Amino acid sequence: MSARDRKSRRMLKGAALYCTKARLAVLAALMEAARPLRQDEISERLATGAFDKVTIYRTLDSLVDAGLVHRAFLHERTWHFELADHCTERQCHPHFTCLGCGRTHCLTDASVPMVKIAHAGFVISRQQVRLEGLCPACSAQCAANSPASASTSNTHGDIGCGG
Amino acid sequence: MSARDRKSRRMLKGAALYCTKARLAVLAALMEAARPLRQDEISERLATGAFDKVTIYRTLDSLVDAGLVHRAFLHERTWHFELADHCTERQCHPHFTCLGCGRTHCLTDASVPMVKIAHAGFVISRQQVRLEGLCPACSAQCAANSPASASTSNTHGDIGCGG
DNA sequence: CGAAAAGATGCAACTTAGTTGCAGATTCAT
DNA sequence: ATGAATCTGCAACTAAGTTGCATCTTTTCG
Repeated sequence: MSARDRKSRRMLKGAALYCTKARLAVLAALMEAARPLRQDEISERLATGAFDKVTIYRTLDSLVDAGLVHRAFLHERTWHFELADHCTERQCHPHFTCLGCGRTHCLTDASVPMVKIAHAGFVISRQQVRLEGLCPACSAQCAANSPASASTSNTHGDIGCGG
Repeated sequence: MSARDRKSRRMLKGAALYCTKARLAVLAALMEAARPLRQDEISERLATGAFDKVTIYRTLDSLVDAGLVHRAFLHERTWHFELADHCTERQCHPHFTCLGCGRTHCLTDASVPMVKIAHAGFVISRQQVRLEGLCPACSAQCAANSPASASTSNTHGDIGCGG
């Protein structure tokens, strides 16, 4: 049993969840990835056909309920899941999505002050920040190809410079 | 023709888009709502059966492409759209979703400093912030009902205190 | 250990957000 | 008014996510 596996078991135990193959596998996949994954991405990282789609959704639900996993909120329509690591009680790290290559980076080291709300009575329990732009690789390429056209609106990861 | 209608026409003209009934109706609905709406919410605000679902999606696409409308990023799986008002080039206002009543509020007056990224090379073009918690009404109710249980994790708008 | 209870899984069928292709209807420039 | 460009509606489709139910695992406790 790997150290990672032991850690997963401890996490599940602590959350009073059964240690099942599906949960261990999903946690392992998320630990490995270190970025938010969709259900289908998780699925394809596990042995082919190892678990039913429904099982993965339900597994993720239980992990989210237990607070071990978060739903990251990205620009895509589908849910993305990631370990609830590097998160304080009140906020996760920001996520950066590159409009060039479509990849998402977890900015675990960037810190954002909590928003202050002028209106009294609002109780903020969590804050999430999402960023869009170009990652180092794509911005370098963009600069090289076309000196003056980077930030076109683009939601699906293909932008007009050197894809 | 209302002032709102004239404004819509000006917006569409400026974006080199045809002034069609669908676009005017969708813009009117978004202006009226002053919060992010889903396609089906927009649809039900227009005369019943006035426009096909497909038309509304395509209308929204064209408005987003033109930069007149933004996709807000909320906690739900579906897209939400709102006028690109009160937005700077680099960021929209934060959105607050109440875990009690599920309603989303636009915090048009809250300002958030742009995140600073330690790694060189990242070019941030937009930043979006999402907040969760309890709105004034729900937090008051919560405080009254149960003095010590507010911020349970809850993604779907029903929380354990005085729904 | 072994059995019962609690909980997880797989399957099939379903719901719903969002998309595509195409024919017919609008809008705009002239 | 007319033609070219652009929208719109319809029907059919894709894919994410859900539900019910029967079966199988995990845990607990004797």
